[in-house]
Amino acid sequence: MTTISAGPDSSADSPGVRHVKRPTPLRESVYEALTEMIIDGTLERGRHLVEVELAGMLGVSRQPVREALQRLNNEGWVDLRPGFGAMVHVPAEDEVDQLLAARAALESESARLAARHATKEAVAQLKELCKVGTAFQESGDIDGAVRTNGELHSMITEMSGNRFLVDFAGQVDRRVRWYYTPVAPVRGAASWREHARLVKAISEADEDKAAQIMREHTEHTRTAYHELQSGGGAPIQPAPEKKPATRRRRTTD
Amino acid sequence: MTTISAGPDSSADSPGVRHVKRPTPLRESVYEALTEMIIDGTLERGRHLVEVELAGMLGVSRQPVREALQRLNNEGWVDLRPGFGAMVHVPAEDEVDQLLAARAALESESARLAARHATKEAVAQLKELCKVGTAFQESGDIDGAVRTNGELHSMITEMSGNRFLVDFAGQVDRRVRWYYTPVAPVRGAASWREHARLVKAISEADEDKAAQIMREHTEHTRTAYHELQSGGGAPIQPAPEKKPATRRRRTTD
DNA sequence: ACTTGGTAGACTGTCTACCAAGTGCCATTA
DNA sequence: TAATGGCACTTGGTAGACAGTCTACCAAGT
Repeated sequence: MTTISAGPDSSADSPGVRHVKRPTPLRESVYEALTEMIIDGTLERGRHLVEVELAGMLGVSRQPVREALQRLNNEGWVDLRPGFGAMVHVPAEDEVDQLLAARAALESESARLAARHATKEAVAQLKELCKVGTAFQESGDIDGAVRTNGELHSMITEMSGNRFLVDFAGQVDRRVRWYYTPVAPVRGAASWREHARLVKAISEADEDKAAQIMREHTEHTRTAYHELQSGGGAPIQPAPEKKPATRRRRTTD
Repeated sequence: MTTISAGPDSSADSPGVRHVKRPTPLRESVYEALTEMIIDGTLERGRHLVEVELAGMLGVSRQPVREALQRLNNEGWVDLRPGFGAMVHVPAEDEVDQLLAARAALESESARLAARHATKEAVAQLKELCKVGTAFQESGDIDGAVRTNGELHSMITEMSGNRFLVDFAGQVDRRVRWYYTPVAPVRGAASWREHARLVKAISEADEDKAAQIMREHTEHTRTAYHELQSGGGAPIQPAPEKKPATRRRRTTD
């Protein structure tokens, strides 16, 4: 996922054209691999990343690693210290909060625009996602609920039709997941009730209401985070856990 | 300006420490040089950028150029086609509109947070900027007015205290300037009256009002753009003009 | 006239090797 | 103990090489 570019798919291809699979540039694969490793904790926060080391680890030369690291630096996953190397970014105290605040703004606006551009089919899909998610929630399938939650949110931002909002929200979202995941507060059923109200507002093309609900919805996540912060112990990185045996739990928001 | 990183200055240095000037990495300079050339039209839209050519042009090797190009790609200034090279991005029809919409959301939220965190000194500075800008406007010094306008807006986003909003808004702003500059509609005096109202709302810590005014303010810019679009001829790139003799006119919004 | 096949040149993607300069660490020294 | 000097390591940047691929063009065949 690039940052702002229109992307190669955005060119108005006549329907039916399918570009054959083009082998991804190595730097891209390296970038993906590294974010993956950062998110799942293989590369712990603050860890010193050495180019040749990573290169060896991934079986490529320095070049693609360098390029991937630069991008990771630009997007805030690592901090590049000239002459020393890259360190996996260690989030500051207020960073999660700022991230959540930014997300609230972005997703709220997305919801507004989604309500404006909603089509019948899209709304139907949203409702379906809502139903599925609620079912997951009630059956206790947290992973499923989390996944569906992500799909719902990302579908709404896509519906905004604004690629910049989509892109920014995407970036913020990945970061939020990374910081936030260890805490893993599942807001649960309440979250899905809010989703339902949100979808209803969108289906009624009520822009203000949709924006309002989305804002409250994401703000709830923020306050939930703060409660956890002040209440529970280890705020940022609770378990160093080298190799998470089970897939890590994600957040529902 | 990086994308999201916390930045080296964000580490809580004790006041007074000043890191000695570190020679900027070449890739940074190259990045700056290229954006500059893209904005001022030296590198026309759609132009094929060849690495060795740029390298020769700037007196560096391929590597820094590559790194700069990839960043430019991530931020949407150029489109990278694998195996072929980089082309200066050609904005799509709706792109300016989406950009302005995104900016409206970002700056509106920034204004809200600015109102929340406003200090006496900051408000004083805002008022000063407002006064200066209005003076420029009345005296017909467009360049001055435009510059002050930029300073005012960027100061407000900074006041939000949210580095992500600052960063996103910064990116969007540069892109808007690039697309929008050729059109050069100066909304003029009305814009500065709105600024005054905005600053007043911020000084009164009236978050909703500040957000509201900022949103209307930026939306006015958008409608102004659309009027120009439908009214005037050449919508996007009116004059190829190789070497603009005079400094190009900027927009006031 | 249109398609097919082939050829040539250009450029990127990646690798390797190399050097200079900066950084952090550690042992030695005052 | 605290400053100093030196050493190993790492990045930043350069140069050159090579394969794969993209574009354009031309020629032959249908």
